[in-house]
Amino acid sequence: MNAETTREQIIEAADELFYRQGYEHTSFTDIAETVQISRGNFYYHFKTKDDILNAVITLRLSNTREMLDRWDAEGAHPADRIRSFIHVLVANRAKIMAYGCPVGTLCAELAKLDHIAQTEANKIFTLFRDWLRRQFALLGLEAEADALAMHILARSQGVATLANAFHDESFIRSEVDQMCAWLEAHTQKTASP
Amino acid sequence: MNAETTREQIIEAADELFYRQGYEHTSFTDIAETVQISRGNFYYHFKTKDDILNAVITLRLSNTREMLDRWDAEGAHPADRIRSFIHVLVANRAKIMAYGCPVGTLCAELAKLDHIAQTEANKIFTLFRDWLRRQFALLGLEAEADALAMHILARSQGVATLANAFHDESFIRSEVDQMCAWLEAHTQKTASP
DNA sequence: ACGGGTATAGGACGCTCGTCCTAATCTCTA
DNA sequence: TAGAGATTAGGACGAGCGTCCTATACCCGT
Repeated sequence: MNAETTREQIIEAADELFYRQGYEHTSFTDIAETVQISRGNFYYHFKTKDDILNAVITLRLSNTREMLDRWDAEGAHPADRIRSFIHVLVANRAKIMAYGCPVGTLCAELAKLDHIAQTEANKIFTLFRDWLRRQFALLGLEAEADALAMHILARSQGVATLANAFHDESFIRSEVDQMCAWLEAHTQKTASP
Repeated sequence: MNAETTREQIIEAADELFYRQGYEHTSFTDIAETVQISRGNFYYHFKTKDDILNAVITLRLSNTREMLDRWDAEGAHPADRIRSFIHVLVANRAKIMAYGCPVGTLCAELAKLDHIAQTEANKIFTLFRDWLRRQFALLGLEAEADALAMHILARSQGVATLANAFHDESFIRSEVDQMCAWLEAHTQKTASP
């Protein structure tokens, strides 16, 4: 009783496998086994492996947009929204410790492969960057908004990378607390929007 | 007139290629072409590809140790030594923008491959972590030394990841300045060792 | 009931990969 | 100078890869 189309199932399985094993290390056989379809059937839905990657990136882009929109709707105050972003590190800690950040690791891999989809994958980063910049601008920090966005994005990435390497949950929590404190220090000097 | 042994040449070529293209994406053919030897000759020097990886990690470990020792010898003040670490981001900015951090990207890839050499590769991180912890301890910050070490390590990783994605040199410089300012704020409250 | 587009299964194809074998060449000592 | 060990070249091997073809099954309006 699954309303999902086969195409959607393939994309979601590929999304998860690309995250856990990397793009190159994931084969058609891997995806086929997960979705429980024959390998030859792929060609009907996707002409090449790159097509699947593009579909996965498109899915991630739309999922990210959805999440950011939700945060916009939920958080009345921009600082609360930014806190939502920061706390993703805690919410997804298990997966992050096991596989790193899905955005950062994909972009890093595609950069090494010198893959055409690099630009498209980087758009996920840009999505976060622009959203964060907007929140900081709403806090009255227009001039430094982009730098602040990049700063917090970078710190999140760093935490994910080291959490992955050291499998250290308390490190994540400690850094998240520091980032929230840093945010506090930057917001308390400004008025509410 | 090259005194290097073939084995050393292979390791150094693999080191560079693993950094630029990733471990899995680099084939014996790639390395053989770089070193200008026949592909079949590999088996004499290394039984498996994993053996080359282990040799590369060993080389990176010893190179890192060497660099840290040099910084210990050069920088009279621990804060200066930590600044040496931070400024690696600027010194290696071209390669970092093109390929990311060699340590972070290798550990991330091996984590996805669930590779046996993961633990060994993570030791490079540990080398930096312990060294940084020692510097902070020398600054009289024993209690928080390890957390501070992890913090600065994480920020460096984040900067490398985003610099790689956005190819933004000014971002590197800006973040390096901020890290130095952060270091300043943490050191000026303590006495010289 | 049937015909036509949709979807699937199974396998062939050519290629590259890591691995491994063997013959040839080089090097240096006795 | 002869021979033994170290080193190299070249290619064979099976496995797995992405790709692609074709025959079959399914679904649904008529």
